[in-house]
Amino acid sequence: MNYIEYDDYIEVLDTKNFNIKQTLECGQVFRFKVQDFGYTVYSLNHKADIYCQNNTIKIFTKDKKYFINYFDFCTNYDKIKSSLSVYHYLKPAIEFGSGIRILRSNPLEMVIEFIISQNNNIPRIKTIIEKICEAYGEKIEDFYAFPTLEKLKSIPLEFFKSIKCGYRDKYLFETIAMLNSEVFLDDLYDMSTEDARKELMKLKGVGRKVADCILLFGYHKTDVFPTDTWIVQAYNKINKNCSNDAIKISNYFTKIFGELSGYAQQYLFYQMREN
DNA sequence: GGCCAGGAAAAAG
DNA sequence: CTTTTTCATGGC
Repeated sequence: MNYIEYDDYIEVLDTKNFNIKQTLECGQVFRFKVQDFGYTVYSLNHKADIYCQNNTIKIFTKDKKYFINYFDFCTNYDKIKSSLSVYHYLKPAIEFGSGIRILRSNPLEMVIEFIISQNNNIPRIKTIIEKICEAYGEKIEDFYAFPTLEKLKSIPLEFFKSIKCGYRDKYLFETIAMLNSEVFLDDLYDMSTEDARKELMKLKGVGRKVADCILLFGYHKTDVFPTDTWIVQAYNKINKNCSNDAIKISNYFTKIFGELSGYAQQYLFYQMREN
């Protein structure tokens, strides 16, 4: 076991494969806060405070079961990292982001948040998401939950305009209307990655890149390689024949890494962002 | 298939 | 202070 469960917290034992900063700041989630004790992370209607002090990591939460799943404790990261280390250009990225974990987020939350994230900067993405939660999420103790689909369906287009989503306001409004009428997110768990991607791309504002983020972070389908501007840069550093075609680059990497593509992408992305 | 508008704000110059 | 970039997509 790589963790111990206590009454009101979880202690992480396998600390070399768990770094909360790397995990939260490698671009897979937006609802978290830096604290003096560590980080607070919010997922759906759950909250966890992660305390990091002298080599001990403690996760304080009322929803231990939820976060044991969320932090992907059932995955063997030693095995993944040693498998990926055979690729020489990945080795420094794996060492740099050795505590990254791929979180198991909620698909609906990922759909909304990654539509907002497109061609956008992280501080603004976080502000927009916070405003949606504050206005339409259930108030729980000292925070607001991510709104349920029913609540999201009550949001007028004007609200998305007023919180300055920019051109993404229509995407959000139209996508929410399509959910549980044209596209059923619950059906995607049992689909092949390819079929699930096709379903997601029916949604307004969801193209290949956003779909792949939802597949990886919402459905833990790790045979995808979300390719954004940073990954395009990484590709052009690794390869001499430069390309700007994100879909071709994504397909190139998934062919190499297969089921470990998502992990490889996170290591590369984090290294590119931080250096 | 390639090009570019649409929005706002962070980041860079 | 002004310009460029920002975890892209849809429509022409």
